[in-house]
Amino acid sequence: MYVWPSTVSLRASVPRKITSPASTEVTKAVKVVKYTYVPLSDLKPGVVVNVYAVVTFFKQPFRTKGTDYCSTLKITDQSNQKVGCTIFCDKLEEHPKIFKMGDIIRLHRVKTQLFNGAISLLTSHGFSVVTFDGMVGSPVVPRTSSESFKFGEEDCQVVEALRTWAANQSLVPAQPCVPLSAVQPKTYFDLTCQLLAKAPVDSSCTLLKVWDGSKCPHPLLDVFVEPNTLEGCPTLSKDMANLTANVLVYDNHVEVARQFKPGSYLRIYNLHAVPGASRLPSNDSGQSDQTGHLGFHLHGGTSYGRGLRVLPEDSPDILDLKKILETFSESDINDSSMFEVWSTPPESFGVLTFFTVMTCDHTVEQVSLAEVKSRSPPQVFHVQVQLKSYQPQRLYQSLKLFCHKCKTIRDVPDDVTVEGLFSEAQKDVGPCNNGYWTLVLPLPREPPSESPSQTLTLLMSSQLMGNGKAQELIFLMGTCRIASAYSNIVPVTSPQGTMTPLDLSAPFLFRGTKRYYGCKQCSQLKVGESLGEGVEVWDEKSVADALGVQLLQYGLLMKLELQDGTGFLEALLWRDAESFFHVSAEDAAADQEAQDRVQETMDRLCPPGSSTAERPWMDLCLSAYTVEENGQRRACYQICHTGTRGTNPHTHPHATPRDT
DNA sequence: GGTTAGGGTTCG
Repeated sequence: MYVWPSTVSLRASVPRKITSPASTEVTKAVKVVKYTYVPLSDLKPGVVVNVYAVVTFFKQPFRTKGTDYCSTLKITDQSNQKVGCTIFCDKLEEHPKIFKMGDIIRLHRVKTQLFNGAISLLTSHGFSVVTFDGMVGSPVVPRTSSESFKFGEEDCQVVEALRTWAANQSLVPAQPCVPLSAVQPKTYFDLTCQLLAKAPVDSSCTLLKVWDGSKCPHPLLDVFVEPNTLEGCPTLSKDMANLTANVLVYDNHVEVARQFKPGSYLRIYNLHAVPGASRLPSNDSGQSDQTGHLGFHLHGGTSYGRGLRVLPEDSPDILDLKKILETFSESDINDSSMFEVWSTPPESFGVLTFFTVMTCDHTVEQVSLAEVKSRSPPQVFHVQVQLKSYQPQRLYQSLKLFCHKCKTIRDVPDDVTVEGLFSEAQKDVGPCNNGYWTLVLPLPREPPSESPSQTLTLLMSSQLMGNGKAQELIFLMGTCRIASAYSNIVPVTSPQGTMTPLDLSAPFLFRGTKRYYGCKQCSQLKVGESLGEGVEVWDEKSVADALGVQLLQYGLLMKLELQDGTGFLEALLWRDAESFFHVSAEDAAADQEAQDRVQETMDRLCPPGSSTAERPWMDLCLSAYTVEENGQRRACYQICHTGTRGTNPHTHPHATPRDT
């Protein structure tokens, strides 16, 4: 509930509710007004309304030919209606403080208008605006210059509802924010950075020297200006370390840039990465050759939201940036021994260290994800990306069993399922008679108090006993916990008095802490026949051979959603997953330490609750191929020839294997 | 009090 003193404004602010003349009679007392917000799909032309919405496009305020600055927006809400919105206001500080697409906006007293057959919104008298960060879970802090704005619990709820809704809509097509370490030449991107220094170049161009703490893999263009024209102090060492980006700001943006003070934090929208800009002002012939070096242009005009603004120091993205910048001290940067490290591209350092290394030897050019998607498979790509998300979140679900013969993949059954299979098999346990097998004994149960009806039977191969190898392979009927004295244990049952391996849903073999599975489709069981002649070593392969089991191989399967500022791409990690994590899938199935290593890797790539800026960048080799599903062909991507690096062995204290 | 602009890459 809000206090509003004017009945005239009240009518405007509550257009659909106030109809009774009685409500306008209370003019002496202060009015209690609840703002009504109209869904964008319900807008009719020619009325003044209040709306709440998500910003899907915006231009920073720019000077018009009239007296005002203009902000151009596109907004939407749960009604899914997209509405254009034009804000005229002569004071810059009264324009909406929009930092990125997805921000939430509250507009009071905007006028609906029919333009080109669609409803648009225009500022009207008494207009006011408040904006909010759009990220789900971030604090609901209103951004406004107004001191008299009204904001309460209900507003919080509306903001949170819009955030939640927007999060599932993919309203923002691609993440336009890219650090210098991931800039692709010839692309347009948004840069969040700190201003180191600036210098006027001419009446329509200003130079901004900025950095974001990340090292660009491409050499950066240096723009020389007379030292006395330079405001602020860029350190030469940052230039030498390829940390300083030179941004040339043109035309209408010069006026905006004039207000900036060195040290402040900026976001530059639709910045153009231009390689080999050789004809630059004041780049005299004494300069070293900078052909191919990357310069940055903020072209004139406002297309694609081109513009720039100062971001407040307490905004989440700036807090992230500050953390990164704080990892550099001048002494580090001036330390000449560090230069050698830095001059070895594409290595980086600090928070933005590249997390992976490619082991392939093909020399394909690095491309953006947008480009990957535009080309048709089969093809190999090199990309520089961050991890957006991954599946499965429960890493044990990424363990799979793979049959080399029929190429099928199945899940590893969990302990409960395996237990169920054994209980079921136990029902068929009975005396069995077979010339090949020697009934050694019904084993005593541990603990002995367990039901006597559950018998446990140990069988050994007569043939192996003859060879003195009886202990190497035993057959076990019933369930138990058994000492590791036996290296290969095959669980069996005896439905019609014939010893038979269990259904192949269950492990057909236990070896130490490891379990092995067979393919139901491809195995042709032959227990009862003689065991393989001439087998020297009894391991999972020879046991499988002897029993006619098609051995399944363990593998790790994950789906990684990658991002690089030009788009998103889902890629599988399967064929080379083991070398990516530096673990064997078979170990991961049995060994806690190996499982932890996979988990730690994922936690470092995608720290829980982390923002994009905190996630490390990866160099990946991607293989693109085509799969056919239900008659539909689609491109599929797999990460190959890539391994994580920099894993500190000290972070992996020896762990005890999982109890089996 | 009315006007401005009404998204969709510069050309340095």
